[in-house]
Amino acid sequence: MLLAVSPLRIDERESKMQGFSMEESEFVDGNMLDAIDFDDLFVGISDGESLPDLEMDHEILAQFSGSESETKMENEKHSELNTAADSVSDVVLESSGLIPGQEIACKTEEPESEPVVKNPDRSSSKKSSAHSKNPPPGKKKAKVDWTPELHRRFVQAVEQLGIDKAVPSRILEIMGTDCLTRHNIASHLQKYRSHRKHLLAREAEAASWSRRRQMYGTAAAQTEVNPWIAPTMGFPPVTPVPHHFRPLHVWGHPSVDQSLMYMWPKHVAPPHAWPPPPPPPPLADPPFWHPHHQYVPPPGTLFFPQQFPPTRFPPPAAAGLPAAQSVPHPPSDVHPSKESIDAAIGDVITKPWLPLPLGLKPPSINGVMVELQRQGVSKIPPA
DNA sequence: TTTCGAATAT
DNA sequence: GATATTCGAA
Repeated sequence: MLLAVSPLRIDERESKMQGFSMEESEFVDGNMLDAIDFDDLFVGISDGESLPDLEMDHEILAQFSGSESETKMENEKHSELNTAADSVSDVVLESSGLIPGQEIACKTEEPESEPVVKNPDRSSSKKSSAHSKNPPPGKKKAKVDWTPELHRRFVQAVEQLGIDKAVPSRILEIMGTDCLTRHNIASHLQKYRSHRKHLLAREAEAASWSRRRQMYGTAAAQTEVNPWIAPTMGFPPVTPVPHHFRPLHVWGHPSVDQSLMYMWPKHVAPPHAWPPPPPPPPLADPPFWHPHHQYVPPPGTLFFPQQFPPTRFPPPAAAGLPAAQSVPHPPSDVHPSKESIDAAIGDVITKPWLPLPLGLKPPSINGVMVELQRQGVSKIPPA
């Protein structure tokens, strides 16, 4: 069982008010540090089995700690203990090996503020009997940090059950983690479904685009109409896979071939060069729901957009010029503003970018653009 | 009584 | 925006 905690914050007032409760972080007080083998706690259980009777949930630990050593807390210890706790957290953060069946780290955040209990009687009496992992009365539960690994396990469980039969209790069962409650799962599941719904809608929209593009693209090819409007490659076939069976395209989804899931993040400025370079890795740990969280393009992959703004890139043939010279491009020192690029590209950046299979000759616009790139034309004109 | 899930709060 | 909590329904 792995458990990480946030740095200590001791609320003296609350400690006095609640004789039996402890701050969640107090389990790192000196006695607990002595009593707990953190090598076992934080390195994990390699055989994949958690100790059935050892509730390592932070709340349990807090209660346990509270009963043992609450009054022994010494203020001068806190600073160094904080340091100890921080370093322990770092160890947990670093240990993200993905061993199937292995218990996973649970990062929790300390509640931000004093809780406001609207109905103390209700919360204390009902919840204390309902679940063993209660926060002390009047204490807000620590937020669960859904780490990528946690989320991966969650998605795995959902897939295993099927999206329709995935309910919090079963998911929790399959995930086999002690640091989550059914409520945690339910909350996450709610968000998961919400995002899934949203993404399915987007996929449907993309499929619609694909169908339209196939229609018009075919017509264009037959009649030699402007090939700039609709590149005919790059879309996956519209597969008849039933939606209820399709996984959510989110970070960490085990069933998604991530090599096929390149997305251009909406908030990242579109590329100046062609082909577009992969976006820089996110600085902070982004939410796994976000597309760029899964953007891991292999080196050398060529990209082209699903659609292209024809008005910004007039067909060279229309001007009777060789393709490589007909597309205007700014002097090399021109760097269009983000706003102008956004205006020029429009929602193109919100569409999936797909890898161009090696050895496949790019059609029309892509061939031109690749050729442009080969000839050193690397910038697009400002809007 | 328990669980679920949508709505709402933090 | 992410997560917790509430609350009505099954």
